[in-house]
Amino acid sequence: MQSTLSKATLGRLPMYLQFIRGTDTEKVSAAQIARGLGLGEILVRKDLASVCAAGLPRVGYPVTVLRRDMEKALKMDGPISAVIVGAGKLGTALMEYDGFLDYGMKIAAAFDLSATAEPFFQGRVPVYSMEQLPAFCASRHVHAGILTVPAASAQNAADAMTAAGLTAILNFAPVPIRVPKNVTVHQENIALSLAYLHAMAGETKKQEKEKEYGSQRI
Amino acid sequence: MQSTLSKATLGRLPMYLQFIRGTDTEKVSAAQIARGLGLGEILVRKDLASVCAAGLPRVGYPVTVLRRDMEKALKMDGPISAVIVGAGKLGTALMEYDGFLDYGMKIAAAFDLSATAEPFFQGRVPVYSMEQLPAFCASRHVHAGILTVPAASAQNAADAMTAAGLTAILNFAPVPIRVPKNVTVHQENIALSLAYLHAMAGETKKQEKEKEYGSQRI
DNA sequence: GTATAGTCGGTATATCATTATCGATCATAC
DNA sequence: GTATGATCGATAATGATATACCGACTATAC
Repeated sequence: MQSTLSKATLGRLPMYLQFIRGTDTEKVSAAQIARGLGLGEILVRKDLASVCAAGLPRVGYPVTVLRRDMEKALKMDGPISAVIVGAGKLGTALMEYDGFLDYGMKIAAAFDLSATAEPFFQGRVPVYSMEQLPAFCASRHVHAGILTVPAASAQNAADAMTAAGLTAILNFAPVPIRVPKNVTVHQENIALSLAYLHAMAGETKKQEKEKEYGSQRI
Repeated sequence: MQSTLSKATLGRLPMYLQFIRGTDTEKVSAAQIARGLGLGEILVRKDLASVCAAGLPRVGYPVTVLRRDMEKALKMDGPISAVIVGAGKLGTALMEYDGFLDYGMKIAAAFDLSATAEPFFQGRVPVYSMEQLPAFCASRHVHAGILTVPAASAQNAADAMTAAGLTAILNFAPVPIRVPKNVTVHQENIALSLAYLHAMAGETKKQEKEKEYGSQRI
């Protein structure tokens, strides 16, 4: 258990969390997780040790403790609220996506230019006008947002989000956005991810270093 | 111009490509791209040099040549066809997503358990039954697929995809999937990406190493 | 009890990625 | 034509990450 988590480790924690959420045994070992995810056993052991000190030789980690510590490391002890900016096709699909709650994430609301002062509901998610974004984020202490607007308005929307106090943005618009230093952006260009994968698939034939399940990353 | 591209470089190429597609000048320099994307100038210069040898001092790279070489490095010289497996909310949203064509990607078809022998159309994309996946991929030489089925059926769908000859899978199901060694998987758990971002946003306050535009990754 | 096998945790090494530094090159200005 | 400044490309140094190794610990078997 250490205080400074490397970026790479942090990026793998979600995978581990996803895995141990799917285990029904009492204990789990680093080797099991490594096999299950196709990662190096030592790598997993080191990652686990950096977030949880409850590991016992010959036994492994108690699942409940490991999960709690991992959620703590990922700042998921409480439920995390996020907003969606852009109620187009993709934004609407995400509103109706039911996978968030399983991971302690909750879509608190959505915001769209076309919305009026009076919110309407898309599934269970209220859709407000963009003007209401700052007040909403401030009062509900929301710091994470998903950006699903067209490329042309991405920068404007991003500016509104950072102005509203969001510090984590998942950007589905197919353009990079400019944000202040203290904001973390994850660019999610699906088309280019596919292109990257396509290129990777061609390359890895040479490398042949991949494990049992191929390469995975978040 | 070198033959072996590092994984990290490969992951940044889409960002560069995205950027230079948005430039309307004749030439572009590594420094310009670096400033535009908030990356280190040296890093960008090295990445560009590894895919394109047409850079000239004081001038930079001719945009057309750079773009061509970059698309070649990403194996995007021709249009890439991909299929969507799972015609639920997310799958349907992606079918109607119009950002693919901009990047040389084309959704050739979708496949779903509920579909019948006679395909129906969702927007411009035909939806076939799962039985037709192998024949379709073989005849159209499709090697990339997007997986948008519920968690429970993710592994079955993935097996069908690998059996059909797909070697690049973008997995939106919230579970890791097992694939043969020669297949590359990109796990896209949106909920956990948000969690990662949320944790990162808390950490980066200490690090303070981020550049002008914060951190971005694909 | 004692041996054995599986697992953890820490240290050391190797690998990979990024940044810094330097000389070479080329257009522009004078 | 020469000086100047911007840029590239290569090499070297730093830093981050992943792997290998070793000792320590604990349950099970005998």
